[in-house]
Amino acid sequence: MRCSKSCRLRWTNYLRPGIKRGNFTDQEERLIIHLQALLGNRWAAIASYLPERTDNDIKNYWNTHLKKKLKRSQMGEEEESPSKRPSSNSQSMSKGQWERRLQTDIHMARQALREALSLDSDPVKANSSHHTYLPSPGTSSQACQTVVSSSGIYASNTDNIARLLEGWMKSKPKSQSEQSAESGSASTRYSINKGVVGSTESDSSEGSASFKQELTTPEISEFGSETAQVPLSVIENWLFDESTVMVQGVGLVDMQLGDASGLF
DNA sequence: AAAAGAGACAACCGCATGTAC
DNA sequence: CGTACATGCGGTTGTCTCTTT
Repeated sequence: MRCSKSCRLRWTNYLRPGIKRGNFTDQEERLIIHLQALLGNRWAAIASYLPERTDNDIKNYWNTHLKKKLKRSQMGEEEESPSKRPSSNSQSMSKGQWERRLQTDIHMARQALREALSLDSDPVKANSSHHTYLPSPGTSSQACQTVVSSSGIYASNTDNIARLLEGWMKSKPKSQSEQSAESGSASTRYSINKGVVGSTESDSSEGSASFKQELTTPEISEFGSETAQVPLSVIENWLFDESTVMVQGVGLVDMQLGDASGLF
């Protein structure tokens, strides 16, 4: 009574070994919130950042838990101090200030996107049929291969990708002083064209071409000098920075629909 | 104890795209 | 080149469980 499609889905979302079930951790939760703000409802892309979670799982968790949670927290904020919300406020924060802040957020989002969507050459590419959006900490393709080979024959491509992130995820966000101390170090940087794992053939042919072009536009470079290399801590910080969550409702989401047209 | 309601999550559906023949 | 089938994805629905009345 089951079609192949139904069986595949059952395997992918439920039976496949290595799937983590049960409660989401705080870290996972925050990561989902940030990534949702950045990527929208692209659950498969979001899932590639969460080890052992399926896109279906994340989608369900978002719909049943996080949506309500965010709504509640936003309502609470409004009641507590409505003037703090930039969307409803033009007095406490000047337009210029707000625009600068928004621009910073957009810049951060763009950097993250460039990182995430760089789909250039990588040895693990052949192992992935998923669209994967992950920076590869440490930039070691050798390390990537090691992880992939140890992930087991049943592991999906998404799993492979997700596990590559594990180390990155687990490394706790560094303090400002640590970041500044490390920011100049080559070991904490990674090339956006080398540090990304996995893509389909079509991705690497079309996707990377368009993004390479995007990277060289003057529009991007106006935000800073680092167009080719980005400190990992920037994205890491952004993902775990509570303050970016506070503005996601009006900042990043709006940016995606409006100003972000240039990104795609 | 039973009915009603709410929440959680697995499963289904439709669409787009990729691939083999 | 066309067709059938497989795959990936996001939105939605169905069903089970738990809580409340």
